[in-house]
Amino acid sequence: MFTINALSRTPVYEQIVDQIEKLISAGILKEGEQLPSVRSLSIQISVNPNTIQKAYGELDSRGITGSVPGRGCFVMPNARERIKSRAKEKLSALTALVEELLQAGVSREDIIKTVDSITSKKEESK
Amino acid sequence: MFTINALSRTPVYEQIVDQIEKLISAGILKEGEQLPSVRSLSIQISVNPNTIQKAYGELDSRGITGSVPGRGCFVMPNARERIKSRAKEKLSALTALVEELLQAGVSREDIIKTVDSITSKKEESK
DNA sequence: CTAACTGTACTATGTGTCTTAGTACAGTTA
DNA sequence: TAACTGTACTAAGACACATAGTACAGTTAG
Repeated sequence: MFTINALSRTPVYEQIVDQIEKLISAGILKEGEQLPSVRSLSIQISVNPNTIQKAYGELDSRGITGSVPGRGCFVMPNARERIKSRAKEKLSALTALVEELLQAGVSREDIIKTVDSITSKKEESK
Repeated sequence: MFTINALSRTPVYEQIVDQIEKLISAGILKEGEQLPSVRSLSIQISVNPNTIQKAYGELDSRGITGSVPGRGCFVMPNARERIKSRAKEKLSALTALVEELLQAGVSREDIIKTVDSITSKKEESK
């Protein structure tokens, strides 16, 4: 269920945060549902419990999940909406990347062609 | 001429590499031209000479520049083409980012609109 | 030739982040 | 009561990044 790349430059706890957000966005983890416990998940993916705790803490602070001592960590009711609005802010990253490609001499055609091919691909699976 | 963000997660030497590549792509640093010396640039942007050396070494290994002991570091004749082909490989990063946004629930319209607005803006300054 | 420059190669040190390890405490629940 | 839950610590190690200082060899202008 989780894939951790220990060699990546992005920290493990951040990889966990990203993947949980994706699971929620995809509807695999439903709102209100309980996440694996800190300890069980740490064993499952061979990572220290502290690292999981850090990931859950980050999700909590984003309002994606809510942790209750003694009970567990649960997906918040409006989690998907929060993730979506966070992602919308990431459109600036898209802007930066496209500008970088343009400045490096990549043609508009190549860029637009790439974006179109993905967005249309996703259209089919609708 | 150089702007270093010491707080960024991307290493200083990498920021230098990026900015030099941009200067070359933009035609400000021309092919065959000599870059500032390791020591002078280190003073100019208040960074350790070793950090500059690491940046120049990276550029050398990419074939963007060529360093000659005793003479200096020079922009290679085919530098712009090398940068462009490297950037083309980065189209996969664009793919990944767009897919991430889609999965997070951002609409195709928002994505395409963002890309179009940038590419058309650059069209004007042609 | 000399002096001042060039890149390069080291060692040593400090720092910050990430991760692991271990322990402990309080709340929840079957 | 026992086994679970999240949480909060301290301590230690690993690693990349950056700084500091020194040294060497090649180049070049005077």
